Amino acid sequence: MEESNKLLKIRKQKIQELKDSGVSLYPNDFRVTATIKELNRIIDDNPEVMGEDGKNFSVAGRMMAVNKFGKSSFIRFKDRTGQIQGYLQKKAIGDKDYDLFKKLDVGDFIGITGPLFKTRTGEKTILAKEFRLISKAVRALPEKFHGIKDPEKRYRQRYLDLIMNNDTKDIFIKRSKTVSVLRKFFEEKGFMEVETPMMQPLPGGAEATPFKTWHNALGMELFLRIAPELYLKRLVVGGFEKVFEINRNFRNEGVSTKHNPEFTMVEFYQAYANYEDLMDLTEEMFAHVAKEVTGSEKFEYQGDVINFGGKWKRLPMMDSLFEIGGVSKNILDDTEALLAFAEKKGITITKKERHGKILTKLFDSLVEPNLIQPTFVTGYPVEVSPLSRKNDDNPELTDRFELFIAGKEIANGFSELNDPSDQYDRFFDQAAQRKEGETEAHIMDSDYIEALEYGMPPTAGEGIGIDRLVMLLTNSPSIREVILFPHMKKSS
RNA sequence: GGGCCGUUAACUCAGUUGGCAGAGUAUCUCCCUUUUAAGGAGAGAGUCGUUGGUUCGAGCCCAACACGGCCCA
Repeated sequence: MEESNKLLKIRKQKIQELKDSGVSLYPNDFRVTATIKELNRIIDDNPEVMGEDGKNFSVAGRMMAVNKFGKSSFIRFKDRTGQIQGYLQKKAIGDKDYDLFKKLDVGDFIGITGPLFKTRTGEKTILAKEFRLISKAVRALPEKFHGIKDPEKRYRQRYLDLIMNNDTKDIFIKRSKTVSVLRKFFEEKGFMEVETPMMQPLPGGAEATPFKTWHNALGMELFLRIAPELYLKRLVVGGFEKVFEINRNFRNEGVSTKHNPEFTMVEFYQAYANYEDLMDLTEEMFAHVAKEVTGSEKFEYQGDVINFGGKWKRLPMMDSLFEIGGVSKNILDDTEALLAFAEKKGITITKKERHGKILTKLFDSLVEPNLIQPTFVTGYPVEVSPLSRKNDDNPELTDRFELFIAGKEIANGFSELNDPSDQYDRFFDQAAQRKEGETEAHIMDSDYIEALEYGMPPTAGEGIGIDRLVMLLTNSPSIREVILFPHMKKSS
């Protein structure tokens, strides 16, 4: 508590005076009969109930502004559904309650019972016949006009951001809606929602550094999952042919405008489908979500109009490198020439990277930022795709795609590798990469191999980054804007 | 990890060449029964992120550190 804060001292003294006069500061017996949104709608649609002798409503909310005029006052207050004005008259609510009101502050929760009317300027208003204090605020809210802007304060004290900034509130309403729409979409397509371990003895399904933790009773090290993938595919082995999971993944890496250590993905698997089926499904899904959340398949993102409608471009990764990345076609197979090209472009490629890795890094730097409209990039090198099925015509490549929108990777999907011996070889190769210093390479998961040995139907799977999708749908430049409580260092 | 920028009242922000710490909002007292960032009169409010250094004198110059933002890796 900042006891040195003078405003806080004054406020606490006032609160003590209220207590001493017998006012209940935190009663819990006020019952609302309508939300503010409902009141506003009633005034629009049923003006016949308005007027001093009209129907009474009980409504509650947080006071956001007060205009006092001696013996009467206007207040603006809001609940989760909206904002409305209240009109308080000394003669209507009585001396005692009016005196109480005069001692209250912006930020307090109040309850009003009374009829509805419009002021002479047309403002929708509830006339107080009864007035109650419902919950007292000790601290003053930020200033009403400028609100709260300091990003550090907004993230650390998100509740203030949500109270003061309607735009922030809208982002999280849209986020909730996005998850809800996605869930319904999958359910309607016959997918079943499942929950798989967030704490795993072997972290797999992605290339990332995990968080470690410890289970006391079992006496074992566990890892916060970096992906649910290998568990979801065990479920496909088990006969759940269409599954999805919406949940958090954890990756022990730096934060940026695109990265938060914990982030939400929807991952889903469909038996008897391939990666091309999933691209079709993704187009349908995104158009649907955008329509439900923003009202249109087209929306603005940071100066670009993004269009989720129609069929999206499908661009083989190799083609993208020379079409967009400016890599000449004839050096794509030449590791040395690629390295020289990378150096010329100022792209640092550490150690002796393998060919597929070099291609991927060139792609990340030269192509990815330029993919603004939804684009499926297909055919990733087998070296960087250890869980994907090899392409039947070109075993150097996999039947995999990544989806890019507004220069960001949004989704990753592929035909699943269901040949246990090939999967064993891939893990074996990953282990070799690990020895070469690739700390994020996969770990041999023999338990998963065993599951595959019981047989998995041909399957396609995909993961979609929900945070990044919400960034697009809410025109947010940073992932922190779409995460309620983004991770921050301890404040000093 | 590197570069740049920021941190001043509860909030949003000014602060001149290094010379008494400022404004608006909020708060407190008073007036006011249809306001809309209401209005009018008055008052109070600060560890200038932290720690050092330079200087007669530092919000300002220098260094280190902390936290945050943007960009890069």
